[in-house]
Amino acid sequence: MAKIKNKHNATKKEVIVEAATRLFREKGFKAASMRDLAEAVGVEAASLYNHIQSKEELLQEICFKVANAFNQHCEEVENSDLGSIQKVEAILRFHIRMMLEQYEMVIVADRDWKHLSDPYLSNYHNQRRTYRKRLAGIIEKGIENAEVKPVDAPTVVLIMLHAVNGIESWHRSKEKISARQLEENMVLIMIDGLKA
Amino acid sequence: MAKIKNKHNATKKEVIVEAATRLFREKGFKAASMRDLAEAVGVEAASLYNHIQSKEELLQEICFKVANAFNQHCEEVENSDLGSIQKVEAILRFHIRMMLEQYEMVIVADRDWKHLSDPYLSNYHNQRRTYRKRLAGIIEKGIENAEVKPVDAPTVVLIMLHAVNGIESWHRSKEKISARQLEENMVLIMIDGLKA
DNA sequence: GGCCAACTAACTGCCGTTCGTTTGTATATT
DNA sequence: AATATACAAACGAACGGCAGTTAGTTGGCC
Repeated sequence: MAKIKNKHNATKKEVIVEAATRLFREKGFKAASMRDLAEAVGVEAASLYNHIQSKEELLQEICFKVANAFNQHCEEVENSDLGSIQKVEAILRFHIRMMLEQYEMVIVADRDWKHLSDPYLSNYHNQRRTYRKRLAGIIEKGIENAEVKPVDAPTVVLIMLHAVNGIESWHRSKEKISARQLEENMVLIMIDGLKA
Repeated sequence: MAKIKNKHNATKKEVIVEAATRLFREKGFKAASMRDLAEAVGVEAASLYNHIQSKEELLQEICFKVANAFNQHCEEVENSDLGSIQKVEAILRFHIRMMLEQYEMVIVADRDWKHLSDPYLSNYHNQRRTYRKRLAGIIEKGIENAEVKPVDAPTVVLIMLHAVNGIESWHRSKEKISARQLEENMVLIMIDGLKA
């Protein structure tokens, strides 16, 4: 009954999910076929179904892995005793690091979650809405105690969450600055603005 | 030979492209079918081909309409005698307004351009790269004459171009602030930062 | 009568998935 | 040590369905 693992200590299902993550990121969920995926894994398409239930299950795994990571971190930050702007910075930095280290699954979740079907679709959709509200709440608190400029909090959330998606292009660029430099630049720009 | 126009002074092909833009934005290019599109236009799928050549042609029209708009505006700004930070702000505001007024085609172009095939694919890809380099150039000029903070210019470009994509969520949100307020908030945050 | 644009019908091809079977291997039995 | 058993995991073939697209035809308008 023990799960069969390969050399890297990973279930075959985990191997499939990893390959699917790469493939979905590259082609998009709809455009990636199970035969593509099978080839990437080194197996016939039919064999995949010994380990997974459906194509959508793969998308579910990816989406909720990402959602859980962000929710868990957000909760930690909320329960900390950091100042408002420090909380915002902490969350921003977490998003940046996720995009640096796990960007394929973050992008797939962000771009393709709409291809989930209920009840997963509405579940994910709710989590997304809730997360943004929590983040907006932190920012509004910061505005109240004058740590943050008086701006529209939901707009800040939009900007922050989408700005980090730009890191996808960084991964593909030739002349990369270091990950560390990228993070510091992004935080500086978002928190302190562009103007000298 | 004169093009047949309908009541709104639009070619039937233009009507189809508009419906396709809405449909592609909603479902994604791959997931949207020609039969879906036909239904939206009020016609059978086969009838579409009296006006268009292929599904991909629709995507081409959308992508290059967007690309041309941004390239043209960028050129105007470059040739103006504005200061560096004003140039950046002008381009940022143009992106915001495009996302406010034409967001469906902007999003489709940005999300689905990878489904183009050569030579359109590499053409679009090149235009995209060139545009970002031009924008980075403006920012670097601004850093040289101390109008802009000494930050990594390509990173600024990434942030700016992706941040405006957040406006897609604004369109769907219930309690919207006005478009005018949104624009001013976004510009303020990007140019002056979050910190009070 | 000519022509544009709609229709119905159908084709090819790929999609996700299922089926029944074979293969390989780890364990139990002799 | 050799053989039999059991079971996970691979396979090839095929399914129904929907995709984009084509062909041939019909109807209506100048």
